[in-house]
Amino acid sequence: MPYPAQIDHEAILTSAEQLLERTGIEQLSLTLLASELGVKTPSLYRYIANRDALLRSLNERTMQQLFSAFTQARSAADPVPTAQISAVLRTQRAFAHTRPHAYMLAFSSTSAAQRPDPAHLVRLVLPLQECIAELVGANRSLSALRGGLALVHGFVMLELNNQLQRGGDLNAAFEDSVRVYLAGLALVQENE
Amino acid sequence: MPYPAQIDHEAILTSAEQLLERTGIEQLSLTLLASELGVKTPSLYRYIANRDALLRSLNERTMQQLFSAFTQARSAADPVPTAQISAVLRTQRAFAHTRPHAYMLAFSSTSAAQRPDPAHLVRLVLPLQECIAELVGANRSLSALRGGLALVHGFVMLELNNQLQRGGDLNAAFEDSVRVYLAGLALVQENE
DNA sequence: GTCCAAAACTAATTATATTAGTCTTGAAAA
DNA sequence: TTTTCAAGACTAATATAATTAGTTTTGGAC
Repeated sequence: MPYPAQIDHEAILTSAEQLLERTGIEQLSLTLLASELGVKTPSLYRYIANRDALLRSLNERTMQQLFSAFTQARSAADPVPTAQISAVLRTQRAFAHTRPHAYMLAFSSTSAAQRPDPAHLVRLVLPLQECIAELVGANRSLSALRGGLALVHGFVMLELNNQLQRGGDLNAAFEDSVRVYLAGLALVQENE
Repeated sequence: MPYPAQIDHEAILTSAEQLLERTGIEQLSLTLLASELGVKTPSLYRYIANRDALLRSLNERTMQQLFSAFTQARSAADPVPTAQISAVLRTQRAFAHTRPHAYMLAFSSTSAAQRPDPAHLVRLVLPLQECIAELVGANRSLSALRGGLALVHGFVMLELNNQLQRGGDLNAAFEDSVRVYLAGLALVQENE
């Protein structure tokens, strides 16, 4: 291979990942990214189809990182279902706090071209659904999973968009909300 | 006043509101908006400071419309707290389905310059918080409000971003989730 | 009929994504 | 050692958008 490459797809992704958190999605331009990598903008196009495709790759990588974090959290937590579930949900929020722009981009990309393959999402939440199934039964597990994900995702999105600004302990509010939801799940289970 | 104006701030907002739902936020350019209004792009700057300010106005208008919808829903619903709460949360989701782009823009604007004044948000949810306070007491009401809003907002955002694609009845899942959360609220209340 | 300020316009600037076409390098062949 | 050539980077050019500066038009008031 004549002419050693100065960059590759991996280096682009790594750099973009860092830049994303530093500048936010609005400011993450290919020009800035290229200059960070020490090349000119058009050089990037040897490795990426376009900006949307780059962001999609970033999002898929975020999904994988989140999956790893979930796996790790579960193995560190008490094996009873409620503990496993809480651990995963707490980890989701922690991840969003650590990598806010990556989280927001992954879960609310405006254009379809940036959206990761749906399979990534399924893979991400399947273990969680299994824990939930132990709690509420398999046939209610998808609905219960969706509620739990919605609760955490919504909480996090409101936080990240500065829409929970009225004071109070947000950590406590989060823990409360999750506890309330899980308690409700157990309760409603009895009623059916 | 020499030279009758062809547009005004209100006409711009109305047109932008319609265009937003038709094209999405990415495609909503000042050029497109101006041509829709039958003027050239720079003419808009007599009425708006810049694109961000326009989007902020749009967002504040969305908040007001949502507030109206909430008020109307509450007056149509049974006056007991749980019915009032359910009605509001259901209305939030219905609004998001009717005006997806306006909803997403209002609650997850990327840049701070587009974000509506926080007071709008407080005004929007205060009546809901009062209903919740009747259920769980004033001192738990903020936390309980946040959980409820998070649940609905998260559910809606996942829906709008096509992240609930595994089938099943989403309306039922939503109703279930809200029911579970409200049941949990009542339960945890007893425990404290 | 003239005046003038409001309101629109044209032209120019900047930034970004993207495409087309050119140049450079260095490993491998001769 | 020299030549070759394709990978990989570069420069130049195009298109779209936001924004600013400066110019022109209009029509009510005098």
